[in-house]
Amino acid sequence: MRYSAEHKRETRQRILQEAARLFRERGLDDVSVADVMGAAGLTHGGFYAHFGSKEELIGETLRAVEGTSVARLRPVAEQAPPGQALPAMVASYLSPEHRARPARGCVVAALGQEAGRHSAAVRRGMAERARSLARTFLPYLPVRPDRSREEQALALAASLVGAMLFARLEEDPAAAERVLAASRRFVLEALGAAPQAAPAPKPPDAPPA
Amino acid sequence: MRYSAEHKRETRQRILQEAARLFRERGLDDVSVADVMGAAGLTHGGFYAHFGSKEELIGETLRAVEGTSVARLRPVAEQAPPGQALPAMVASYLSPEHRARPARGCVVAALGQEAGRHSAAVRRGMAERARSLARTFLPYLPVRPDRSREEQALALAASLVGAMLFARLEEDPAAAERVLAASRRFVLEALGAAPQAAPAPKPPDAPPA
DNA sequence: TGTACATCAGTGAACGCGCGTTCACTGATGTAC
DNA sequence: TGTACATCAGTGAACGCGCGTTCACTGATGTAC
Repeated sequence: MRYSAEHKRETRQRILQEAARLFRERGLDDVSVADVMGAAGLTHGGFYAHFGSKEELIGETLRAVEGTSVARLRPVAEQAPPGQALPAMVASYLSPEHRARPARGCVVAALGQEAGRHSAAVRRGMAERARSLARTFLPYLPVRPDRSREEQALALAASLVGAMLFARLEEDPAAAERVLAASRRFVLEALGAAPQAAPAPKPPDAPPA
Repeated sequence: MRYSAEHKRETRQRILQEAARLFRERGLDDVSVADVMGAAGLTHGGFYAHFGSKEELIGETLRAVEGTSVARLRPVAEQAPPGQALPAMVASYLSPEHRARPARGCVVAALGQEAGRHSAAVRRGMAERARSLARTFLPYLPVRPDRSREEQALALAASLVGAMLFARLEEDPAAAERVLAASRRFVLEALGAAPQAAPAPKPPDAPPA
């Protein structure tokens, strides 16, 4: 069955899409090459016509999901009321829907830790996805004399990833939502964009309990 | 070789300590039962005299590291200058040393995502470790009318875990330190405890660059 | 106190299994003439 | 335009390997008498 070059490209894309979904859902180690190929409607033997190894597939998968966070969050920002872009993006990332569907969500929140322990290429790919998530917030961040927007963006992205990790550890959806809500307020406060921005808080001084 | 009950308890503890170290270093799936037993100076067959399965070992390992974050962070808080407990704890958690040594560091920052995809018992165990990390900060958090300390603690802990995840994805130590520094400022700002806000207290003992 | 027996943590070979990868083969389609 | 051949994505059996787990066995020590 000889196929056109376009057919091969389409098949490769289908494999990458299924890999991206399965890896985020079950983790890098618990998804086999046969699982991915089966999900793409193929048998496992054909895998090596497209990729040199499973490790290479993982690396290519991370490249394939490039642009996902921008594609998801930019419209949210642009459709938000004036001045509400940042809260809207944070609410979108830290939403119950995102928490419930890792398979379609942020790859850093799903696989960041595992990827850090894989090959250098995979770790670098994940680092780039993390920076890319941060860059998505860049245009919407406040300009401040004491902080660069780049550093605010990195810290914000990291906080969001950690919050999603925490929320997904809670099995009770209500408990998970409390975590998400707490983090939504927390990060907006850090950015000086808290919706209910109130009078100056009391300094942190509590003695050990 | 019949041994005393105390000998068995000690052996079990040694297995758990090595498991805690290896799992954090290499991940749950890439450490075999034989690896753990070997590190404890035993052969793999004896494993089942102590644990029913590898999954049970993982669960017990999460119980065994209980109290670790309190043991590490409480002294830091108590030895900090008045009013600087929180910045000191944050600096300690988000230190280059912690970033460089996952094997001896926070289990949530090392294994949180993987654990969420394991058995219900393991996920619950990890959720408890996450809540435990949050509780460590509880006594030192500011009392505020609009936020409970519990929610501040959860959001803070989640942000710290996310920041460590991001920092560990960067291979360049300087880039990693930028991420850590950005997150240190970010979370303290969210808590209304930013070091360079107001009557300039010196930043928490900055760890060696 | 001394002796016989029971215990069981630990050993190391063996098990079945699923994995990543390889390979001989297929056959529809592209290409050369 | 028609025909012969080459290509190569995809198939499915097979490979070696490491894994979690099992098991018959060991032998130092605890226990019973």
